[in-house]
Amino acid sequence: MPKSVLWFRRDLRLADNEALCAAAAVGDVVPLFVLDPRFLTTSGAPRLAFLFRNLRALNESMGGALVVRTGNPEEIIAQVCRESGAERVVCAKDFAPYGMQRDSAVASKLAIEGIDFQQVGSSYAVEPGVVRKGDGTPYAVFTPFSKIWIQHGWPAPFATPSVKWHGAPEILSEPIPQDPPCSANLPEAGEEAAWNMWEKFRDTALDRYDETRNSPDVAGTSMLSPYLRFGVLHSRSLLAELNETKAHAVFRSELGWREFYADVLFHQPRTVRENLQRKMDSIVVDTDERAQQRFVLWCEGKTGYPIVDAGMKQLLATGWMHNRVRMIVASFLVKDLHLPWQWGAKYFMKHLVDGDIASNQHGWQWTAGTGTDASPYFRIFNPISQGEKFDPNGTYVRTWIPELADTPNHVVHAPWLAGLLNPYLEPIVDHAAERQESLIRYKQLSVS
DNA sequence: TTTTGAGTTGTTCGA
DNA sequence: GTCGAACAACTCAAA
Repeated sequence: MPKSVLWFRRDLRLADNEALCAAAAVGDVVPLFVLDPRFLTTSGAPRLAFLFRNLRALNESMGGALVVRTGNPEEIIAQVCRESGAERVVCAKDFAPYGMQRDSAVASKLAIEGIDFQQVGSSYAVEPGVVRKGDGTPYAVFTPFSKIWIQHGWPAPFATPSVKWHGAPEILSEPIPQDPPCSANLPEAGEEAAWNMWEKFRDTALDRYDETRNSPDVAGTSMLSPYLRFGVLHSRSLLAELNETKAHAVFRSELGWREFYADVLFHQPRTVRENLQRKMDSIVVDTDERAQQRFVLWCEGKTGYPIVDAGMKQLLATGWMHNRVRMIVASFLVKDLHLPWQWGAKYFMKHLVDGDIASNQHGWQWTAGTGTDASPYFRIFNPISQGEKFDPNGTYVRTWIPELADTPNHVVHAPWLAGLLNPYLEPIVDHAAERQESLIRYKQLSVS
């Protein structure tokens, strides 16, 4: 039987997996995951632990056949092909800057070795680069992108094929690493857990998603982002279950945002670090020692603004943060502390188990006003009123900040107003003053 | 071709 | 307390 190496990357599942179908259709499959030092060295413990747990679940679902190797992908893949006698490597397409660079190096290496390299499908319903305006250029605004994206449509989920695995123990595999020390309370790994999470969300919250998705004190969001990030679920599988109601349309639209940002980053890989809008390059940001000290306080959840600090504590404790709170803490870093958005983005990528380079960097750019379809410069979140609006009873902040247990509702988002009895931190900056400072810096930009 | 209106996520101020 | 205006500049699609 001809053999194919199936190189798993961000598609750690057997269901609805186009590349798996392609590999299984022509013969035996050698399932491979390469532990790339690039990922291992930049990720925090929760992120690594979640990856390893998903690898264990995937391995189990294929009867222990998963081959795991640490090292440079191009070397390892060529090696595994030689050892297994595979004449073909199949994987899904990756559209992020590092992934594309890595895959083109792998393609060159395999071409030299005379091995066929097929990239089939991707982690998106519609591949980046496909949705375009009438004149062939990509969209820079979400709403028109989203219309065409939905119009374009996507295939029905792919049925799980029957597969003859040809992997471990015949093919040498390293053990999947032990979890790094990690006290974070992570979502359960594996396809079954992911589907359970989807069903629970679908049956309890999806029909009210448009109303409750903004409330961090309510279980109103799907919390599927970690599974989408590692491809434990495919977005196509979820889209197939949605109807035409308002609530479902809003959820579909959120999946659309993920695809929009992947498309934007694909067309402009430099925006992984740089401002999409170059005119924003000259905005004044603080990077001095005081700025660095403030950054540390932000990371540790010690800004004195409860909704900001609660979010940062939730991130460290669970590897996840509610979307509304992500916007609030990001706005605080950029507009109250005047730090480069890249600092916050990097910290998020290290700690978020759902950290997706396209969604993360462009979410940050949106808040910073440097990105596609960016937030207007004057849209500056007030951490007190955001707290009062979206966490009116203080349930969310009390969950993550025990010192606020006895602080009454009416001051729970501004506890310094409770006077000397308040056990919580004083704010590290004055929001009203820093808001003015941000507006001034933006004005300088348009003058110069 | 040109014009026009709308565009994820907000806040403050003054009437 | 409520409400509308103001806070830019640019992209896109429809008229």
